[in-house]
Amino acid sequence: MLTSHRKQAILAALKREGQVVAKTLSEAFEVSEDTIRRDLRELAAEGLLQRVHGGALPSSPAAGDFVQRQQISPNAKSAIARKAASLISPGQVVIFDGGTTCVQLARHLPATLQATVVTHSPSVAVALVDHPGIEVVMIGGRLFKHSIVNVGAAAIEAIGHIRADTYFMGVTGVHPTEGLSTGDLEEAYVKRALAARAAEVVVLASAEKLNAASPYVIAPANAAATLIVDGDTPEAVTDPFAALGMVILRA
Amino acid sequence: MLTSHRKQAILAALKREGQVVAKTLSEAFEVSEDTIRRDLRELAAEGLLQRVHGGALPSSPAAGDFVQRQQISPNAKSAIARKAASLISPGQVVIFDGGTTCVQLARHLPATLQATVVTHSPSVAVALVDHPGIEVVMIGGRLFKHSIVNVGAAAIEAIGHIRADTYFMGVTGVHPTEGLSTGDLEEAYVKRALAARAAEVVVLASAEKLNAASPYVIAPANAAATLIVDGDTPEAVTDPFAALGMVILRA
DNA sequence: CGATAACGTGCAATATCGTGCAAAGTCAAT
DNA sequence: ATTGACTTTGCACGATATTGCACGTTATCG
Repeated sequence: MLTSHRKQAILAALKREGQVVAKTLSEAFEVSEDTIRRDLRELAAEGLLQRVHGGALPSSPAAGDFVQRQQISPNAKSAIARKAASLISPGQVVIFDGGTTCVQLARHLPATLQATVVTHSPSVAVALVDHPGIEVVMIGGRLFKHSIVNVGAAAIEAIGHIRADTYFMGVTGVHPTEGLSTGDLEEAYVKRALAARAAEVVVLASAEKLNAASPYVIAPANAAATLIVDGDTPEAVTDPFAALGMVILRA
Repeated sequence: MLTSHRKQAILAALKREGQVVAKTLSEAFEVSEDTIRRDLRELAAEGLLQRVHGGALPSSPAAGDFVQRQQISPNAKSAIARKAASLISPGQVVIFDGGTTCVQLARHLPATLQATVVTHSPSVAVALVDHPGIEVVMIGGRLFKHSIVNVGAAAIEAIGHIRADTYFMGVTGVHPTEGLSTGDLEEAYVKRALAARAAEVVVLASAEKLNAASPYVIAPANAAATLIVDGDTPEAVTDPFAALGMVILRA
């Protein structure tokens, strides 16, 4: 087997399965683990994948602390993302926020779904490249690296030209009286602008966001019609939101 | 057996099986491996296949998807990217095109460089997330997934508000008389708009781009002041560009 | 903290590569 | 028919790439 062919196959497997294991690959290709390790090392040097102990992961759709945040309660986020994806009907125009949960959302879209996704997050845009049915519209602006989203006047201006069915919002805090909040002023402005241009706002809130409040307020909690939470969230936690007229969806 | 017959048969086998092995071919055609190697070398020079250690793979420089394209001559692209990175001075405002070479360029920027990067490629934006000194401005628009760049009227409009020092352009063809060209009409418009807003245009051209022409022309070759090519590019290939007044940099 | 798996590195065996060169074949002009 | 330029092919030889193994180190997990 050709070396470069093997490397291509590794990348294909990685793309298909989201991760590869060195030992498994060595058995599949009938070469020593040393060779696989060398391949992985070289592919990592070219930036085509991310090397980890025992195997490799796809080349960071994001980087640095963003990747670390992606590992916080991944199952819950993944479940919430799947639930959110099920709300999208063919032909709709939807807005995806930035943040780890929305990247998951992008990944969990059905492969065949025909729809338009508007986003100000390069990570989300890149995640949607493999979805042939999805038309992607990017909002430009100054890149706020911490969240990997575009912000600023250019973003606000571009958002004004959009009208969407649903906005899937990610936040750092959802609180019955303090409302929806986030950690950056610019981001708050952008989220507010996006919310204003969507017929319906859906908030994706993993457990640690509930009843938390961050410095910059986006809107009252019930500016969002729907709140998607993890499946095992106690009713006591969600009742105050239901009392505000919000629909609570459990993933 | 005629040489050209054999070459055609090699190409047919390559197309049929996705890869060819030098040793196998030499046995099949009952010629020495040297002869096969010569054939493969010549076919590779014509761009009809991609030579790899032990045999050859299909060339499809533009055909394959983004991930596959990233594997084409990674060392050369990496070298070209490093050379390009060295042209950027602190404090400058530079434009990065989309494409695999420019993603490499983003990765190879010195970690400490202070500068502003304007780009219409989400991939480039994401690649720059861990460069704390780099301010990133994204041009929004409709995502053209094949190249992972934003295009369309929104992109053109946003570009009009920018003025940059240098535009690092990636192309699919650089030809002395046919000019700079690319495979998509929308992309060509965007590249032209970007070129118009930069004081200097630098073209990054890995070997397979030189003397190639694609359907959509961006501008005459000497609209770019500088051409960065791989280090071992023969002078005979670059002379026509030098004759047009372009500065040739070897990586 | 210890066991185990995974890792990186150096090394040697092998395979493959590129180049120079000579032998054989081709072909047109003499 | 002969000559001479040219191409094709195989071989020799040194250079380079790939691979598996040995050995010491590091990461992971209970």
